[in-house]
Amino acid sequence: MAKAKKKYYAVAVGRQPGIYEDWLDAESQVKAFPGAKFKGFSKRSEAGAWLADPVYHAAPGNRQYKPRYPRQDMKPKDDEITIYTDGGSINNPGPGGYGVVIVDNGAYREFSGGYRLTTNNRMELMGCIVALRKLSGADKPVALYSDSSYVVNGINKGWARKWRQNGWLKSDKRPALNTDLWDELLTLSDKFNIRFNWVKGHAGNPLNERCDELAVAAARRHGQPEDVGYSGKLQREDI
Amino acid sequence: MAKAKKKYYAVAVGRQPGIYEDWLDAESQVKAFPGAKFKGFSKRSEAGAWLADPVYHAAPGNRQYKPRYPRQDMKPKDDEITIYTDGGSINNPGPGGYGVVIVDNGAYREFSGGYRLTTNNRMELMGCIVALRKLSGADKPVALYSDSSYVVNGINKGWARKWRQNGWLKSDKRPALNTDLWDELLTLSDKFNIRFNWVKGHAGNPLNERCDELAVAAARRHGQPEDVGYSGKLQREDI
RNA sequence: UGACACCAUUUCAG
DNA sequence: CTGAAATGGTGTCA
Repeated sequence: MAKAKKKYYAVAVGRQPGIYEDWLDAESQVKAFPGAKFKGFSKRSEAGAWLADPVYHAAPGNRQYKPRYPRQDMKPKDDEITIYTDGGSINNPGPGGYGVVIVDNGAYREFSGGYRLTTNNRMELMGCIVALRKLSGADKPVALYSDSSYVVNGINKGWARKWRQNGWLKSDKRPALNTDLWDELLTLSDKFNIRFNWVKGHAGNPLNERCDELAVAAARRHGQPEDVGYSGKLQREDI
Repeated sequence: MAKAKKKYYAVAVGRQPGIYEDWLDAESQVKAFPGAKFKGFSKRSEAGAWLADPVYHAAPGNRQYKPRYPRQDMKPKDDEITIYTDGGSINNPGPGGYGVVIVDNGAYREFSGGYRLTTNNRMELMGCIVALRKLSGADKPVALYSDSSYVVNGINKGWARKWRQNGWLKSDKRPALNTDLWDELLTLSDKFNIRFNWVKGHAGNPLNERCDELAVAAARRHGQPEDVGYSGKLQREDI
């Protein structure tokens, strides 16, 4: 629940294309309208951007990767390496996966992986780690985009570094979680000129959505390995 | 010889079991319905008595409602009472209905009902309650099948019992909903050796689909009563 | 108390 | 595929 309310509805194909602020209004434009194309947004600007250049979901199978960017600030810049990351877990904890897209000089690389029992937050962290592992000696600044405030704040607000300094204890003196992953992420981050950025999930950013696809596909895949870090946590609790 | 005019038609097995005062109505419930069972009466009380007596609906060896089961595990077992339940609401909240099939020793009984304003989840709960109300002192284990994870988890994961213990507060301290129905369902469940099972909806299980038919028909029926439990909830919110 | 994320099921309208 | 509502859960942090 607690989903951001959609207050703006862009009607691209319908009786009267445009932006509507009430679903009932929008619905009357598309209901029983063959081939209607419409989508809800939480911000008018997003609705307008989509309307100006609708992003259609990439057809599965043929993977000629040509994302369209609804907004200029979503487009990777050439003077930096752009990384998008996403993670998820079905039933949390449950089968989980991560997806990564790295854009360097217009070249797109994709990575993904999954585990048969893990958590959403571990997968969000894993995505970042895998991305940075793939970066061997970047000569350019790195911009990493994640929709996890857990990850982005953990780095940008210095939470993780503080926990490590205090023997992985949080300010409430209780142990921080996922320390195996935070430790590696901190170590990797130190090797790059990297900036972590938070992006809203499922808000029409094509690279974020591509990562989501990769993560979901990986999570659904059978025969995935065990997330030993997560299992380790359980064992400690069992003792 | 003036024949007593038949003014009441009891439909025991048909699309919408119940009592009808017009043959055209009754006919539409049984026409082209395999194994339909119906009978005309001159008094409503006679029709009701016939309808209430399950003996008439389960004569062994006759052309009774005998679904084909695509998979062996869908077939009711003889050593337990099998209950299928479904509920739904048109426009949620909106007009809603439930459908119930009880199988005991190869005898099929069906029940349904509806309300003019309710929710899908209330109807899923109502189906279970009505089913258990019809069970007077079961000597065998009872297996109840519902496609509502709200209902099945509410029982099997102990949610509902926890809510009741905490004065109908959920773990997030907010009030649980549909407490009138949960309370009765818990009380009824305690009287039986009952196991709740989740089945996927619209997945080819004939009894689940039969319940769906019953529920939809009941929801569509005009002149249904008010769901006072649901209205009560609205009033509380309005205060 | 707040935030972000992950998800499950059902129902309904196209 | 697009949209809506009704219900519930966990992972994590400040």
